[in-house]
Amino acid sequence: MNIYDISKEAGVSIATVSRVLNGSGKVSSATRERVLHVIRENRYTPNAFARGLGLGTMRTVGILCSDVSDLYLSEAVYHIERTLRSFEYDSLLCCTGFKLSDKKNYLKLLISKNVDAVILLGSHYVEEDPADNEYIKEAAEKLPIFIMNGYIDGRNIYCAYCDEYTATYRIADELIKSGVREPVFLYRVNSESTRIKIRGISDACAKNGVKFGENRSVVCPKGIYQCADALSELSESLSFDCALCADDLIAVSVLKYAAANGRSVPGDLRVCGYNDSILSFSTSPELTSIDNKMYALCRITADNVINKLTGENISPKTVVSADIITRQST
Amino acid sequence: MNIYDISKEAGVSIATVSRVLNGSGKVSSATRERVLHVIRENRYTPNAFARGLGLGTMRTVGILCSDVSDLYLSEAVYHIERTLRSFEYDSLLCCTGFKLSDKKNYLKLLISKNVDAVILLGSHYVEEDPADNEYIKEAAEKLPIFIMNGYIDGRNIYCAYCDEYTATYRIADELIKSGVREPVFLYRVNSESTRIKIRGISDACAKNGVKFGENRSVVCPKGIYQCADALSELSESLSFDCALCADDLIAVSVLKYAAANGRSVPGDLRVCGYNDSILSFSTSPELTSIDNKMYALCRITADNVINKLTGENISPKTVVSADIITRQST
DNA sequence: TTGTAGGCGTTATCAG
DNA sequence: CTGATAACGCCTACAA
Repeated sequence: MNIYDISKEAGVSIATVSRVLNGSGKVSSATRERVLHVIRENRYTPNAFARGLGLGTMRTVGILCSDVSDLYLSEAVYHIERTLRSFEYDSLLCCTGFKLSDKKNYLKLLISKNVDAVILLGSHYVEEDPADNEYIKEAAEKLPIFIMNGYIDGRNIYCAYCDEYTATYRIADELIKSGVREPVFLYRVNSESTRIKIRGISDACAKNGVKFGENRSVVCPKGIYQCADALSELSESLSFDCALCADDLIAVSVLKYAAANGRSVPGDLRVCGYNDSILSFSTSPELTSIDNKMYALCRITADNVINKLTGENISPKTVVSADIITRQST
Repeated sequence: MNIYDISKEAGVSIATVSRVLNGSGKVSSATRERVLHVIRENRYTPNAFARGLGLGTMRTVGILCSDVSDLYLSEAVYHIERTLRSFEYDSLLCCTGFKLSDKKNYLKLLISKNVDAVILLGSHYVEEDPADNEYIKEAAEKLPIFIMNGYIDGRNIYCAYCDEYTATYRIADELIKSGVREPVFLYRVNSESTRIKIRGISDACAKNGVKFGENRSVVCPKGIYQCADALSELSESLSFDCALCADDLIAVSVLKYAAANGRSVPGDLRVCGYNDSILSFSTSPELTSIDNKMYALCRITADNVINKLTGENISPKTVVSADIITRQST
């Protein structure tokens, strides 16, 4: 069933059908009704490919996300998808994982699908070696690229991110002032965000004369209990009185570790999560966490996409500041 | 830059370029190399619309999901997306929310985008009134529909779901046998899954001579604390010694309520979550929960999609049984 | 207000 | 092994 069939059955030309379909041009209400009737009768829906071919767009935005099963990213996908859809844009989701080569392939794939723009969700897409970000700049020559919570400088690349440096600096500073002497930073993936957090903590320590060597930034395994076990092991060779975590889930593991090893939180061990997710107030003690304004970042990113695609001028860089949400664990 | 430009530059016809591109037909390795060279030189990528037009498919599966920010659904999206992609199928994600009219519109939208199949994620798409499911059956006339954790009988509709009735029946039965006399069931949305759980609990109560009136199935507000507050209020008019929850997040609220009201868990109040998510072992006491085999369901669903699309015969209905994961809260 | 015809970029079918 | 050429279904000048 295509536009020809409809036009035949309605006794008009395809142009007229097309006009009815798109509400463009003038069509007498009599013919409009007739055409509409035939369309409904046959439950006809236009072929999106053909339409896209002519129009050069299918109103679709590609979203690259390392892992939607991550609490933070899934919320982000949710908000961005909903916002885009309210402007009648679809979202093509790709979960890339963490390997650079995969990220590259998925980006290529999205481009070959003729998406109108690509959103990179999270700082996992900002590589440590600038040369590894070249593929993003290349892609930006073909379509606008948006990064949520990450920053890459380049033409046609638009970033909205949270000032995580200041947040981690401040929380570390506060904790040290309240007595912490042996902090550790726990993370899972060496993303740009991770590196920034380490800098923040490191600088706060340096300023306060607290030692924070490389051995105090620790990679953790994925499962809650695996992670807790790893901490038990770590504690044999390294003493710590404070765990700053790259996300709330790691902080949960720290609580498990503390419970299993008879360490009281916050008395004997301060714990700080990150992202201010539901986890941070599901535990007891509840977790001090850092709200890095994911909602705001999503909103800004989605708005930027829409504005860019409708030809408006948008700012290549928007920075939002994080909040420290103090709860029982510190 | 299109196939004509490439063919011109390589001194061959577009047919040959197309053959090189698709690895179809015979091309001498000399010409192949020449064409490939030009393609790389120009960083040419074929236009997906045009390809889709000719092929009638773009290898894309639509996913309808009420709310990806839900822990359970986001994990499901993740697994399904990854599996489909490993077979080179894209995922077009739509978050529909819970309104029937929206669900209908989104389904239509996906169909108009010529997706090859649609996956309905979660039982939110199975309405209480069968007449309200007609739109799904209609859609199934155009393309195969897959339901993850829900069941609708119909041609070209394929369902994989978990036997939640037995799981809730058993847990309720066990709890009653261990002394529970005044259970309540807490949920958020009246989905098919919710209704099944209520039946399971209700039947177990009936069998054991425990009263379980309609007032014992209670709708809860969304936020953790709002929900806990609602429970405090509820407890003034209704006494309960056990809270069976439709998901783990609600169970977390119950723990908050218990802590705030000096009720000990499990001594004074048993709590049971649902979905066996990370939340269930983030709390203390850890939550008894029901593992409804989301991973397995996703795998089955995705495999079904692939098999169906490659023309194989698949079963219209696959049932998996749930596990009760007993932890400290009961 | 309506119709005709050309173009969008592929793939696929025939000839050669 | 290679090249013309006809689909694929829609949109949109341009004509009428």
